[in-house]
Amino acid sequence: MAVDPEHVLRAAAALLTRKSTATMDEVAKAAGISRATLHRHFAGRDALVRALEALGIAECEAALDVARIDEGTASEAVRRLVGAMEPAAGLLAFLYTENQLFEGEGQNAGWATIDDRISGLFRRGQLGGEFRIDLTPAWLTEALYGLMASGAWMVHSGKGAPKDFQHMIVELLLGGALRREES
Amino acid sequence: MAVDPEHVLRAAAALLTRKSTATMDEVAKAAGISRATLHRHFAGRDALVRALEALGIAECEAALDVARIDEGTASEAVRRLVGAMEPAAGLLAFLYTENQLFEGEGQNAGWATIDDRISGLFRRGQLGGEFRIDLTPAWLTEALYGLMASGAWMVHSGKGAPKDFQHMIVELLLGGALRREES
DNA sequence: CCCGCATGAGACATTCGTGTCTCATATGGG
DNA sequence: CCCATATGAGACACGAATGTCTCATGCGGG
Repeated sequence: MAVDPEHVLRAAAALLTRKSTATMDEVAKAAGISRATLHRHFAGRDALVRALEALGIAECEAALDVARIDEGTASEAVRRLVGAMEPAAGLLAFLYTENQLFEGEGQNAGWATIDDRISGLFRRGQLGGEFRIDLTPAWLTEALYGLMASGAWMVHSGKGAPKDFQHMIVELLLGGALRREES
Repeated sequence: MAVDPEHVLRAAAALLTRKSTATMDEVAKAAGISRATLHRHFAGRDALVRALEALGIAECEAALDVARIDEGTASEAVRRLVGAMEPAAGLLAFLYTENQLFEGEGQNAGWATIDDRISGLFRRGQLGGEFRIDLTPAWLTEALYGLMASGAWMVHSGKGAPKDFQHMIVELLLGGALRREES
């Protein structure tokens, strides 16, 4: 009887990841509940998206924790981070595009914290002489988001294998396309 | 008196780039014409988006031509290509996210041609020993799109300067974040 | 100069998604 | 066993955007 809001959120995330314009009715069906019940738990579509945003933020924070981004080389930390964020990549891609509509209105403050942590990781790599300094941490962070969205879309569209997700993103982000003398 | 459809498309592109959910009425106002006239030139929102897609494809093709991607090293060609595509980056970002809704329905065939040309450029770089071969041309192409979208969004949100657009994208795409011995 | 034609303004119906409501039902605890 | 409570189904009104229509206007060409 008791509907598990967590389960509803997961179903909504899975659906909206594939079809970002899904209606409340479709979300309800995907979660296996009626539209009325969905509306009882989430006041409206806004509330649902906000909840999904909170979920995405929580998963990002968890990924940042589990990846232990302060340990080891920055490169290894980035690799662990991408691997830890992979399960949430689809949701992140949805929220990433969804946020662009808010035109700077009420941006959830949680993102700033995450941006800071990731930027901090890149900055640590720069200070340690590991990363180049002509690309700002802010841009590297943004590029990480963009590449994860591209990777998620590629896997979702079947153009890429899930097992290559982490490798593709990390290798491109860190090493770039150019061939290097020593690998 | 005569409304220039090209001008209308440009205005629509400029608006939808910033606000992808703009209504037909807003588009009409942005183009300086009435909604009725807008509707006379473009049967509906779908037709408008299709026309914008055609415009984006045409601009991509033009950029590919002007960048002369078959000349010089692949790296230089990529740099020229990104520079040539920069003016269209906003429109491309809009179409990039818009296309994900079509879920493989009627995907304009023009994109395949463009994908092939860009993929071919990356493949040329690989065959010439210039680019690494463990990242597929398809992924490099997708990553280029993603990075251009991220770059466009960064410039649009004021977090980055337009003058850094080309440098940020090309340097990250080709060289990656890792610091290299010789610069 | 005058007529044709594209445009602007607005009314109108339609569709779609949303939000709210009611009522029947079943489930689970006391 | 009985009642409280949550759920499902569906009706309903509302708003927004769309697509179509009519009519007046004004510019431009013949």
